[in-house]
Amino acid sequence: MSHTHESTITHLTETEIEQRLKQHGYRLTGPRGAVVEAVLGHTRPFTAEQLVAELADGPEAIGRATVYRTLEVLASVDVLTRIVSPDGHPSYLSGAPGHRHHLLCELCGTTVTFTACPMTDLIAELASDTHFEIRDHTLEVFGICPACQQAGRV
Amino acid sequence: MSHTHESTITHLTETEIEQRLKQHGYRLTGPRGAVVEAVLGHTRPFTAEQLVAELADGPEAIGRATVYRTLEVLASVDVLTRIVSPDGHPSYLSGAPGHRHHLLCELCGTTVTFTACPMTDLIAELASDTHFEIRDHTLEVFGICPACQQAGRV
DNA sequence: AGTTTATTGACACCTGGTATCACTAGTGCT
DNA sequence: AGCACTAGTGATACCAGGTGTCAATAAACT
Ligand SMILES: [Mn+2]
Ligand SMILES: [Mn+2]
Ligand SMILES: [Zn+2]
Ligand SMILES: [Zn+2]
Repeated sequence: MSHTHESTITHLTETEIEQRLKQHGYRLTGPRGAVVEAVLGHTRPFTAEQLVAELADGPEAIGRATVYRTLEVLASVDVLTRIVSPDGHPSYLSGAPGHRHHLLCELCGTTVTFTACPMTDLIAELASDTHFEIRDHTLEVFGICPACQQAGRV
Repeated sequence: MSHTHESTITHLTETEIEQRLKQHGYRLTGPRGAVVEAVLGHTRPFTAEQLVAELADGPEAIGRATVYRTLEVLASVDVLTRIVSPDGHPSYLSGAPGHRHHLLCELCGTTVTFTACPMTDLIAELASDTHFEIRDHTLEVFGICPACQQAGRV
């Protein structure tokens, strides 16, 4: 496998995440813990509404607003990445802090994360050509994973 | 300016667009024409709701559903590009058919379109490494244009 | 002109998300 | 342990953006 990508994700434990929240001045509450636990239960991208549904069933009955707020907090503390797909629907991916890009299977959600940003050269070139001050970029790749190809799900 | 990008956009006239619609089996209706005219009035990205508002005022009073439907049709016929920004809000850009990427000013919406896709190499590499069948990708770049920098709007 | 069929738009509906605000519960201090 | 302070919670109402329905309309074809 080349240097431009990797699928290993930093697997944070619940307590590590809660440490990190505390370090950023956030309190350690019951509902927050429940959301973190639910988030860790996902290895594939999930939507906010999915999490809302899961947690509405659970024993603690976490409210809608809390789920959305907590996702925002977790993203701001870099234990969660928010990916907006081309159709405009955002989903979340746990355990991926920092600047990353992804290759996602359109059928099963399997995700390959790549850490090396292939955009650095292009960005430098664009900046010097257009005199824009470049601040941000989006780059996500979509396709069908080997397993889904095999299964004839293609 | 290098070969990787360009700001020239194919400027289609109203009649050319309507020809194109007809070629794809769409009828040439009054409301459709009004939407096309309104779209051509924009050189910068605009939202669907903006267009709905503009056309609600106009003499023809085009309905909400029609505007959305027509945007979809125009995008499918490649006279319009739909861009989803990182916050998930879609906007439309006229006169940009085909596979393109954009550099957008976050303040004034000035857009530089680049036609050469910088992703082709990366995609080939990703495909051979991961055995994904790669189908699609998003790539948009955001920043501040020279004019906005000058104006101290930064 | 008449027939066919795509298109229209009013309307109701929906999903995903936010603002409000009285209440609850962590946290730090003593 | 008790208290004060403030962050966090969640019910509720609300909102934006967008979609489905369906009877009425108007292109297109003959
Ligand atoms: Mn990057
Ligand atoms: Mn491309
Ligand atoms: Zn798959
Ligand atoms: Zn600008």
